[in-house]
Amino acid sequence: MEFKHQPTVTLAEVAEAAGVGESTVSRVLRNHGSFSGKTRERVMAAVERLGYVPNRIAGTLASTGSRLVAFVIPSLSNIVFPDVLRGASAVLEENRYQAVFSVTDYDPGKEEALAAAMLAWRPAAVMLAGCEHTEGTVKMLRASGCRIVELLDLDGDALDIAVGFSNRAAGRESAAFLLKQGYRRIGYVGHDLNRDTRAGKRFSSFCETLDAHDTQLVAREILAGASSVENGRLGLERLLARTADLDAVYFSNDDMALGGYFHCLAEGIAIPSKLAIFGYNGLDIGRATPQPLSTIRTPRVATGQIAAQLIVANAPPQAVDLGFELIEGATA
Amino acid sequence: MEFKHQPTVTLAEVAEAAGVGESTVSRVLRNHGSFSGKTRERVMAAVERLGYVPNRIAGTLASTGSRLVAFVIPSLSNIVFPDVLRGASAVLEENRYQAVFSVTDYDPGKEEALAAAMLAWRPAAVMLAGCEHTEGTVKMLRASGCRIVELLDLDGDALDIAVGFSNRAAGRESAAFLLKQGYRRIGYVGHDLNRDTRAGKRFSSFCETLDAHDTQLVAREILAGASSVENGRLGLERLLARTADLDAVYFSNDDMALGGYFHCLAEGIAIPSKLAIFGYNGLDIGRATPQPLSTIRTPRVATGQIAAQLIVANAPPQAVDLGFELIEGATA
DNA sequence: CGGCAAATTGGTAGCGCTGCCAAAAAAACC
DNA sequence: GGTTTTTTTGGCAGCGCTACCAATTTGCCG
Repeated sequence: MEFKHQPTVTLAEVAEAAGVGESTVSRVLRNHGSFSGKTRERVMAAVERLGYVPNRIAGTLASTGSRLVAFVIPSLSNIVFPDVLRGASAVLEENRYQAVFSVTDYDPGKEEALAAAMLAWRPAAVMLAGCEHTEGTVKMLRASGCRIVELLDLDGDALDIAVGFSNRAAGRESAAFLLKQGYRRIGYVGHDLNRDTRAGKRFSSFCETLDAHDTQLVAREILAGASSVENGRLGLERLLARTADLDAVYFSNDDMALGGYFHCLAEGIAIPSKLAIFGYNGLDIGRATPQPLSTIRTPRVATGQIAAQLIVANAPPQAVDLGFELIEGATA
Repeated sequence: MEFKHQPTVTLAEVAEAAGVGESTVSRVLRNHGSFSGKTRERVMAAVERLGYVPNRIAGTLASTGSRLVAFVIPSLSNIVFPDVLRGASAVLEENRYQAVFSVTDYDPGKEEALAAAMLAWRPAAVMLAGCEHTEGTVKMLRASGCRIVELLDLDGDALDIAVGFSNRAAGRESAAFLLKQGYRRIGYVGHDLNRDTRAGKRFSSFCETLDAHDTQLVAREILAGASSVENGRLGLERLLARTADLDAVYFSNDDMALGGYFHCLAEGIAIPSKLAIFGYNGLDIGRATPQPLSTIRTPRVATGQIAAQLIVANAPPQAVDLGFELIEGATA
């Protein structure tokens, strides 16, 4: 059951049909170089008549530099990454760039393999999440000569371009906020931090900030696997079973926090008087719950947009800090 | 600030370094055709030493048929599509295919333009949402000779391959369920149905089924813009302001339904005794709310997986019905 | 109307790889 | 040892397009 491509119309056939040279057709189609209005019309007519679709594979091979942008992202389940893609894709489409992607599942080894596979397409840029990569990945990317964009994490040395914000700062501000609100018996519910290094950074900064104010994290519950509402709910349940007298819980992100929030609703635990909840990401859904979730809103779509703009503009290496916004909400 | 590609290692250089012919290197690298173990080692050593990364652009151009799969999806905000991509991407990666995508924003005109742009990459397949497309899109896709996969909607004629389920059946079963539960004063809260034709189909089948049981939809509230939790909340609030004596509300999807659910929680409206809520999609979050959401679970990830498998296997044209599952939950 | 600059055009050599074919080497056979 | 097979190999013509350059046409001036 082999699939065969139908014979395709080529630029040469269009040239023939229009009675002009190949290079002329190429110029007209790319609107590059000079040609008369008359020629243009004849070419476009032939294109229309034959139903010609330019072959970008051939075009890319012949020219220097492609218009592909490769995304190597950890996950598609975590809305963070679709959000980034969304921002980037809008900008890229406007500029006739094409996005290609693959998903690492938070596995650095897989990231390396997928990045290698991506480089085979000779993209204009490779966009990766965070700034922790294997040595092999870094070496390969450096050697490729294509632009590298690291997204969503500014706590580290950028290879080329970095766009995002500081996760450490986010952890710090979260802790500072909870302390300011008077909470002292604070717990943590998180997901697999070895894989999600950005959540790990937030957590360690969070703890350091508590320390700096002579407060210790009272208890923590780390769940295996990815973040999810279900895991958040389960995590808080377990945490409270072990340590009942907490007054606030910091979650690894909003998904987890919403799970915790639902647990409290279900169990009749008063929020925030009996227990405060704080998340991370500022998902829209957290603004529509009966009590708006206290969290940190991150510029995910903007991260994608800016990253794409810098690539389109071929900007010099730089780190762009888009910051984040603490939302007081009503759960803390 | 023009960016220049660094000189890249080519297959010819590897051949030279390994002291073999170009075609031999090509055979070894693709593990295709015959070559001795000794040759293999020498080639691999040269590849390693020079840090050679094959150029898939050139490879694709030279060979027939590419390993690109193009996704033209309506949105990345609606988790449905990232879910489909997730399922597909896992299968494609295993088979050394590469996914490329673009986002139409539910705009058929944009779909046509983006599909055209995609075809320029000569993909092995184009995957689209639903089975409603402009005439131009259909004509172009047909002429391209590449495989076409229509996802998530089986209520229509498939161009080539279709994978998903019937949205009409989903609407029908939703109505039947609510009727069976004894609800008679039923309302609807939805988002822009002209753009999201699948939601439109569910809604019209829902109404038809009510009709068939001598029940009329009592009230409806359609919000402009995309579906969101916020809009669901707002929609239900408006609906109830106009029509207070409803006993159940059908939402265009789970995002909207969750918004409605939150509204009830906030307003102290007892669920389901005072008001029942029914959604669509079966999002994980709906299973973690204090009361599990009554909804229909759709096989989104599986849709992506199966679609990708069919393409990888070059399966003949067919429609694959993956069905869906009605989750009784506790809100209806 | 000649003469020169500017605007248009066409020819063609690659881009880096694969696929085909024939040549060479190795293995098998009588 | 001489063939006949079989396995390995290398050469090279494209894939469809762009970039460069040279040729041609057009426009403009005195």
